[in-house]
Amino acid sequence: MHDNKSTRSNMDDQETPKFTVSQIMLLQKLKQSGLTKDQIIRGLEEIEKLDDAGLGSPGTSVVSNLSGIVNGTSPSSSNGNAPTTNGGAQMGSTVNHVKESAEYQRRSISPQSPPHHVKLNTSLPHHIGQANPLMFGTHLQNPNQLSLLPPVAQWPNTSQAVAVATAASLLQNGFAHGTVPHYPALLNNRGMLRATATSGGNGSTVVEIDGEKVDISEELDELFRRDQASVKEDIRKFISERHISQSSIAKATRNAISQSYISQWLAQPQDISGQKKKAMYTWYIIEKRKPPGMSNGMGVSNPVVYRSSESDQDMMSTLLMKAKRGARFTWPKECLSILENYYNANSYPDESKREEIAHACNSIIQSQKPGGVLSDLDKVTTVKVYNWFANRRKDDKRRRHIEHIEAMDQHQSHSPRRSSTVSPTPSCNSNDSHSGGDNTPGAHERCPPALVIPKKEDPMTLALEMAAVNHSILALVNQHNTSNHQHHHPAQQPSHHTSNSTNQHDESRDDIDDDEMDNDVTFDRSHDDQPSPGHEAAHHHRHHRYGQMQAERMTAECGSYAG
Amino acid sequence: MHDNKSTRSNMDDQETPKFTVSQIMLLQKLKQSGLTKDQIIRGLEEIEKLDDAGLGSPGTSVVSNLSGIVNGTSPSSSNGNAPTTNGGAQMGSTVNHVKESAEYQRRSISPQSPPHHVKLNTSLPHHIGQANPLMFGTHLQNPNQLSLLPPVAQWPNTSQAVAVATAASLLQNGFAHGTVPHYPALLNNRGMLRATATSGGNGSTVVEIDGEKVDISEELDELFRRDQASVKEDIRKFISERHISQSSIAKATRNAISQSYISQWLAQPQDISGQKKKAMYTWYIIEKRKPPGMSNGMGVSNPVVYRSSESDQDMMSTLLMKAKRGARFTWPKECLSILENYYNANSYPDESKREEIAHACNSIIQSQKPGGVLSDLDKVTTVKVYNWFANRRKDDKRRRHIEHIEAMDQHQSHSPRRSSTVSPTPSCNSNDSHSGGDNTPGAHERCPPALVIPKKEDPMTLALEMAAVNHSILALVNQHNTSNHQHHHPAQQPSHHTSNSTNQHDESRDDIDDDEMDNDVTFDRSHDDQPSPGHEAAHHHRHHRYGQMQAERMTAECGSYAG
DNA sequence: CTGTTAGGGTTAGGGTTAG
DNA sequence: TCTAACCCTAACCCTAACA
Repeated sequence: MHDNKSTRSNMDDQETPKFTVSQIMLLQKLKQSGLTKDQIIRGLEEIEKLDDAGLGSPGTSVVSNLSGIVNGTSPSSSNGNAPTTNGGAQMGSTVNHVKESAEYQRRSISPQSPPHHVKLNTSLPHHIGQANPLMFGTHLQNPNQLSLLPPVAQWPNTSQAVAVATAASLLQNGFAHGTVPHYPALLNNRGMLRATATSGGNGSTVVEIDGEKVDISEELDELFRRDQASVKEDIRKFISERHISQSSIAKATRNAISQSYISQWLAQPQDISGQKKKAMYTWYIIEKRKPPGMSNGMGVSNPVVYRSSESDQDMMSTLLMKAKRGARFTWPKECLSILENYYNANSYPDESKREEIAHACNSIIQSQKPGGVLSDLDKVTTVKVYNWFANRRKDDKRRRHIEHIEAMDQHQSHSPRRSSTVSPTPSCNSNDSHSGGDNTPGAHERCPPALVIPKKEDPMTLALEMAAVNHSILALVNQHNTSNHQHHHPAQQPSHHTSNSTNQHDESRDDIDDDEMDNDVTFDRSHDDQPSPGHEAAHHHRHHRYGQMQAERMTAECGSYAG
Repeated sequence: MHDNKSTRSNMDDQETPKFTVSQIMLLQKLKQSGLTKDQIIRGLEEIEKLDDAGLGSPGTSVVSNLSGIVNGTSPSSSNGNAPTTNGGAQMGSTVNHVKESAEYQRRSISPQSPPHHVKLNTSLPHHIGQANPLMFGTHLQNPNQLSLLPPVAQWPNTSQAVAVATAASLLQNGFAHGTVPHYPALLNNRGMLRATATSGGNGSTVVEIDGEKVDISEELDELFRRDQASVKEDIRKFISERHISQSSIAKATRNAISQSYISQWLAQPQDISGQKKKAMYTWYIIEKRKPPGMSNGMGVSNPVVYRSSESDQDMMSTLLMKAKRGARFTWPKECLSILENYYNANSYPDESKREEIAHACNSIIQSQKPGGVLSDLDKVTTVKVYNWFANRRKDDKRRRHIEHIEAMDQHQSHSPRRSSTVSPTPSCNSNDSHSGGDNTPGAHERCPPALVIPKKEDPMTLALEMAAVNHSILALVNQHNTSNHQHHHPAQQPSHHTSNSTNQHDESRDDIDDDEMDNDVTFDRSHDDQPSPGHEAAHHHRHHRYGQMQAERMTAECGSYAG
């Protein structure tokens, strides 16, 4: 029900409806999950049944009425979107979030957000996508664009908005080369929306080849529909036959995919994020059309857009990355000491060394564990060892950094007292930032930090805060000196290209499953605003270095009030 | 392989096949994307067609042949555990964690259970594995003993009870697991009875450490005699240095002092009642006697990472102190339902989704609260939403664990399906419901029912798992089980019930992953394993780099088909 | 030019602290 | 007691540098 209706009509006529890339991916996944068509169908029926019935959104009667209503509907409860609330509101007008939305927008866009990373230039209103957004159009920045959209829908708007926005961003970023101003770029997923013009949903992907604009959406979809591995193989062959270099591809796609990534992708069985994949496929399609002879031409010349919006990608990409969920391995203490020892000796063990380490750990574990069999989860592998070292190095660096900053901050240092008994922690080495490459100290030099950190005793607050500060923050700090913008890493060297290239995708991903697409963007970190409670207790600021989210909070706290 | 075959047959018969959560989500998403059943079907056909045709992908191809459908199917399924990869299998280990189970969906907001918990014996050996000793016996088996105890006691009682209970349990079973249950229970005041709360009270206080009875009265007096603030400071340091968690202390004292209280006491300058203080001091004295190495407070707590330390004191204490959080936010009920709904649909909302949720919540709150302005404390932010989801997932997992354990424990007692117990459950789609218990089988992964689960879990594994369980859980567990405490699960009964045994933790989750499969299931952790290092030496692994490693993982997963 | 990988980013599982 | 909010860190993503 719901919306498809309209869509449906178009589609039904056709033999094969047009699917958006996202939809295709979903289908593939379903199939891969082992379901048969019949099962899937049944499942759909079930869902419909449930949807119709109830939805359940409980309590909150407040808004919940979306039930019928709006087209939206849909997602209905079951789905996830919380239905509740919003849907109805919107249409029903019940609640007016105008104000909020405005606010919302502000937030999302990036108000004050600290500029840390350069990466995203775009800050678009991301997330728009969801189905029920309470927010709808509001975020669009360019009203005019909105006008282009079919009034009809709200939702649609949403997605449409995304598309537009995306395009805009592309332009803005410079990518677009004039191409396609408004074509929404890819995605649009949620087809739901109705499709609007495109019916099938995906926005069309148009590229410019030799001056002509060509819609390659179908081909793109086709590739997405196929077995990804085989597509990859085809591409691999294509590249090989035409002697196209990876770097030229990277260049052609305007670095939507880096050469190294291409190399990895081709070599490994793994899949890549939707965004990159799309860029790759787009490139492939275009290139394939060219006469073999000229091919290779890619060099820079093609202005194609490749870089798509991020919007849809994220969805897909997102899907991909999820592999992290699941039970987590934990290093046994015994192993940690082993690791520490090795680390002290050399923080960059090579594969053989890693195997040695892994073996050592397994032996110990085994010996302690009578039962024998190490489960897969517990078994120490070289990969785990590798990860440990990598994380350890980062941690060290972070720590060093923090100290450094603290030191800076409060000049007043007082005598060093640092090293504690226990940990061997190497921190020291290069005292300064930069780490770079040199550390490989063979013999590890552990230096006692002379510099040290006063910490704690003084007004703790400062120290504390810093302590927790995370890289990003650090970046901020640094940046603060200079202008702002660019430079995230402190020391890094400036690569010229970086700038624009940098961003790119920003990221994003994140999303998790599902859902709809949404977004992209960046995440900028502006999100949250955090409230800051302040209050009595005072400041509690936490410091986190961890995820961005948390980081955000911090900034917010620190930034504003904190006090 | 595996996979649905059998299941399928059943399913077909049934009206609705059983789906894994992921599958359900995929279906929902598809629907949400606006596709109709027919369209979906068509899409599937298309895909199949394409796959069949095109496939060819050589080596790397990832299974594309799903066409065959049925069996072949899912990659995921294949991986079910496939890890194997290394031919190794030898050990026979193979653990199959098949996880997943659609069932976990239900969750309850918080059943608040009535008074039934018997908290007493709750503690489970966390961390078992290591040599760590401190686990007390936990479940009392004999009711009679319980009967001896005064119901909730006051101090004296409490401790008394504790002592008895502990002792009893120790004697009685001492949790085997190889280790010895030695930790004496801490407070065992024999004479204590009268210790009364008074200050330094002490009758002779005798505790049992490693089987020996020791009178610590003097030490206790000494502590009471000293400046309380300094004692507190010492304890604080002690705890910090040894990385002992407050909760473990609470557990050790058998809740003579709750974790929360400890937290407060340590943080605030205020003093506490004699009873609690005594319990605390007693604990301290005993613990202090132990060699630093062992104890470690109790398992679980962190593995003491040596490294971090840096200045233990500084940092640690600092960190500890700083915590001070401000006033605490509480989720309004209305919001909880919204959250639940979203959660059911997707337990891993991305930033945009979180914003949406936050926004929805704020709207509701706002609407209910005429007053207007949400204070910052009350305002729902994405961070709060994020935290809620994170906590929620954990809670779910915990809950699932418990159930699992229970199921295991009492093999038969009743069929597993019951599970739920609580939860008002928001319904959701559960298709499940029916049947059974085992619904688990999501389609694919679940292998042939017949074969049951190989699983194997040795006690250790289990133990480890258990370890993860949090204290709260323990309480729950107890409540139910009275029966035996054994937890080994090794045995699974072959009966058709497989279900229960099967999954362990399922995990499952929704993610949808990408292609890789994973998903649901699977993921199992098996991935990693793999190395096959078999021979250490030789080989040419030159350097494997991360990528390669990853590749390995993949292969492992894909294993089968890959190649 | 390509394969590798160090390192910058993140996400999310398992615990802990504190209102 | 319950649980919001954190911390810690394993495992992954991606790209710039390298070799």
